[in-house]
Amino acid sequence: MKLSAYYAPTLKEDPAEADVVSHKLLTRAGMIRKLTSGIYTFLPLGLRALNKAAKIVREEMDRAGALEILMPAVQPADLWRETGRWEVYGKELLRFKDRHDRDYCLGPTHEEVVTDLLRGEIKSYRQLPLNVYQIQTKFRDEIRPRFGLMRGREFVMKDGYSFDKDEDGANAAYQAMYAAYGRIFTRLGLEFRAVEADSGAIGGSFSHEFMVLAETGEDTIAACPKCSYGANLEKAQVMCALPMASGDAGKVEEVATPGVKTIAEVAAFLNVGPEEIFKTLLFIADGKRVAALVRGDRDINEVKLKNFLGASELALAAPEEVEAATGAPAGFAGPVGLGVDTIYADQELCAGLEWICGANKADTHLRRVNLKRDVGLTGFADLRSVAEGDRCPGCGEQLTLRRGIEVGHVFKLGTKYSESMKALFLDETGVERPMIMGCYGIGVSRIVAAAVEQNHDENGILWPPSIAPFEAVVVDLSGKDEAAKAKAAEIYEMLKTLDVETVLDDRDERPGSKFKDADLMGFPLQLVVGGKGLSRGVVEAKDRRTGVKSELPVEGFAAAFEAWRDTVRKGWE
RNA sequence: CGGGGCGUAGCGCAGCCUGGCAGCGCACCUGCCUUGGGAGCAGGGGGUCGCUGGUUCAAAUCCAGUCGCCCCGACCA
Repeated sequence: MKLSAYYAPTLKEDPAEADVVSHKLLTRAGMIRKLTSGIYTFLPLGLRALNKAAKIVREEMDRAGALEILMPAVQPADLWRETGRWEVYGKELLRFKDRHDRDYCLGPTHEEVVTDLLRGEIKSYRQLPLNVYQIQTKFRDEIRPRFGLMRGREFVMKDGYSFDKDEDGANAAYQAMYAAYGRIFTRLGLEFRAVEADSGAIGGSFSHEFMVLAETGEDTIAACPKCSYGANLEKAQVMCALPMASGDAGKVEEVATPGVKTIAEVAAFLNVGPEEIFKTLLFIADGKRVAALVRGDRDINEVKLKNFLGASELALAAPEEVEAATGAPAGFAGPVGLGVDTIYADQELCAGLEWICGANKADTHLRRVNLKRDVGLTGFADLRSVAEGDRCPGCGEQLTLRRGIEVGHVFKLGTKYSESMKALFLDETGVERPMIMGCYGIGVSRIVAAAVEQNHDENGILWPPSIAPFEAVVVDLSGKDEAAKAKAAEIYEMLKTLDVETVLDDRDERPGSKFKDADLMGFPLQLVVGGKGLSRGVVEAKDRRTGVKSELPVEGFAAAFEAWRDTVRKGWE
């Protein structure tokens, strides 16, 4: 492809609206343009990167035995009413009516459609298992789209669904997809981690997220540097082997703490560490008040609490609610004499003999509170989030916290949809059963953004060769030197015959602009053809990732190029 | 949903407070010159100042409404 006849409008300045580096660079490099909030057009270069990512996803899905289909983006409301999600899904589901006043939505996911597709056809265990997927544009009306392609409203997603006759089959399908995902992200050249994820109401450990590691990730994950353990912070288990405190605690005593509300303030005021205090958090779980106690230096994990309680709705109580329950303004809640039936303490509180906490009385805290003696505890549980330095549940090593971009999610669904939508088959014994489902998503357009987040420098993008829009750029610096121009064209043609996807920068631009654009667009291999090199019989080559420059002889160029390319590719592995 | 900010040429911005010719840089067009890390000179084209209404002799500027975009927050005692 010749850049002189291409469309890749680059920008010298960062777009004002962009906040994260992938958004800035993809826009500046002429790869995407925003149409409206959270909705983007892919320009030729951006589309090439997107298509390359999709191709790898497709190849590995096919290899794993999944069958590609393409379902409609527009879905009728009736299907969603069958599973109850029309009412439950909320405002993320973009709804509209057709001319006959019938309800429709733009598909944010396709469980209903795919289940409907198969329920009429699959009637026998002999027709199972089945695994279908599609790569398609999805729409989710996010509360607040942000970060460019990372959290858009319209995005390209690979969504796959497996159907099995029994648990063993469903588990095998899950494992097959897990393995395929590993291959996909490895081939994409991304540094990633598969982590255990919260599986919500369905339970079990059958949910993994695939996270691309990047500082700007929206999720926090706990990863073990030694073994393969990794988990989303929402889910990561806290290892606690602390013994129950024994001995006699001193007498409970009130302390006046006027206007001292936060843990930091209490710690400073009483001159103690935050780990000697616990906080009392009031929640409303399915309409009932629940109190949770965690150490002052810890963070409550609402997902853990919700799962532990088996609640379907959980929210922190509003300040008025706190006042009603404790009889004191927010900031002074405590479990002693608290008018709440259910009080759980984080497991590590068992090790403390005497605690400081709120007194349920304005401007007052309590000292020397003993949980066993003074509090009507319902029990202990793992309620806090993992923190830096906690031990790995797998091997005992200290965990590190890292940021990740969720690019894939594998999930065992069970029979939630097959039951409500009557996707039933007859098993070997003639018994009618619902199919066991799994669903598997990959954010294809998000992969493009994640790749840039993970691979860039101050000059632009560093595309992994696997998804670079073109692998090589030939920068033609010939100017008016016709012989040099011919040489640049010749090199370009030669690369094409070597099956290297190449772009020739033959634009009538000054050298500086061409170098800047080549760096910005991030092609892994840069070849500079100009009078300076040609006079010495060489083409200059730059590895975009490392910046290392080499010289390739014009005589015997093909062999020298291939050797150089292989070393650059190796550097990416 | 709550709070904040911003809408002026393709992009980035100034002008608005204190009403009076619509500007700057980049990009674009023409010419000269230049050609190895976003050159220089000269000339030029391009904007219903988001939209609607109001105040005024006069509105980008003041007022009201409305639409759009961006950021933060949505309760950690």
